[in-house]
Amino acid sequence: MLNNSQYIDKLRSSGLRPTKQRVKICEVLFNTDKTFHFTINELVKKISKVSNHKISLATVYNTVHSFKKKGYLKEIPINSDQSYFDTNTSHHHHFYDESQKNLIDIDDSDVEPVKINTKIPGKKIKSVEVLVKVEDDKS
Amino acid sequence: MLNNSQYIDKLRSSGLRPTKQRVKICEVLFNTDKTFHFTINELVKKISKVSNHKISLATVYNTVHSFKKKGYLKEIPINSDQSYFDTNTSHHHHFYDESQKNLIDIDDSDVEPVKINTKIPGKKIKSVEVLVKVEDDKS
DNA sequence: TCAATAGTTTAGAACAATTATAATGTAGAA
DNA sequence: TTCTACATTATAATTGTTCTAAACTATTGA
Ligand SMILES: [Mn+2]
Ligand SMILES: [Mn+2]
Ligand SMILES: [Zn+2]
Ligand SMILES: [Zn+2]
Repeated sequence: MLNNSQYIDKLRSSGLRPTKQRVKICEVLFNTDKTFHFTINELVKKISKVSNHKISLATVYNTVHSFKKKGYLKEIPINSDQSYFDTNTSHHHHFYDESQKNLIDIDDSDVEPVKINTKIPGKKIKSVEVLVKVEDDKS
Repeated sequence: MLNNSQYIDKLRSSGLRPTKQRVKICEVLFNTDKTFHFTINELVKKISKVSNHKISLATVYNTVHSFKKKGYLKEIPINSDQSYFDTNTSHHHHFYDESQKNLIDIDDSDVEPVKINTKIPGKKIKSVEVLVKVEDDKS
């Protein structure tokens, strides 16, 4: 819910040049109250719906990766032939409906904190992600 | 820890023809006390170490997929350019060391049961998987 | 003001995992 | 033994992603 000059500030302050491509992608990703999940292909389609000036596929990949590195996006681990990203960077988990290939947020308050009672020497925990696979309840 | 005739019985009883390729792959996957994780490429290498008669890549893919469908293998959801499979089909979770690209079992007794206090209408839960990403503890 | 420069975008090629194809082979039944 | 459905195979096709190198541009500071 920011305007373009605020995206420019945000990009600049994180050390990314505010090019028109990046600002446009910010608009598509962040100019809404609702967060959402997307694949690169879906993002490309969204961009072309909103703008008539197309952004090359390589730039979309580059931008998504740099936004992920800056922490503005998360990547969701699932068994899929393509990568899923999430504009919701807060701690939360997911339902995955394999038949519809549909990802749904599980609010963090709806999951009891996951307790891991073991560790790996010399390693520290970076993230804990729960994936709940669901299927049609044909009963 | 079965011998070949037992793999033949197992395959036959699950409706899969016990071809020599499938029996060989059973040997490589299941003829050990320890379970393990693997990618298709790693499996192909294991096979060629154990046998001098090579199995085509397409057959390895076909067999792994049919074993997964029969429940003899699980696929682990991870952000990776290749699929990871698990000969441990019991309920358990994983550490993933992204720097080493290394998957490690977390024994089910080392994770408090994950409680999900929400559901999706018309869908039932098929699996709940926890992925704990770790990194070097440079401190 | 404007050239220098470092970073960015781009089209297209390259790459790698996976899946499809279609011809050949074979396990199991009759 | 013969038949048939299923399985294997080499190879091609597909597809998501990354690489490349040339053109472009935001920013700096002379
Ligand atoms: Mn893939
Ligand atoms: Mn991929
Ligand atoms: Zn989410
Ligand atoms: Zn495992």
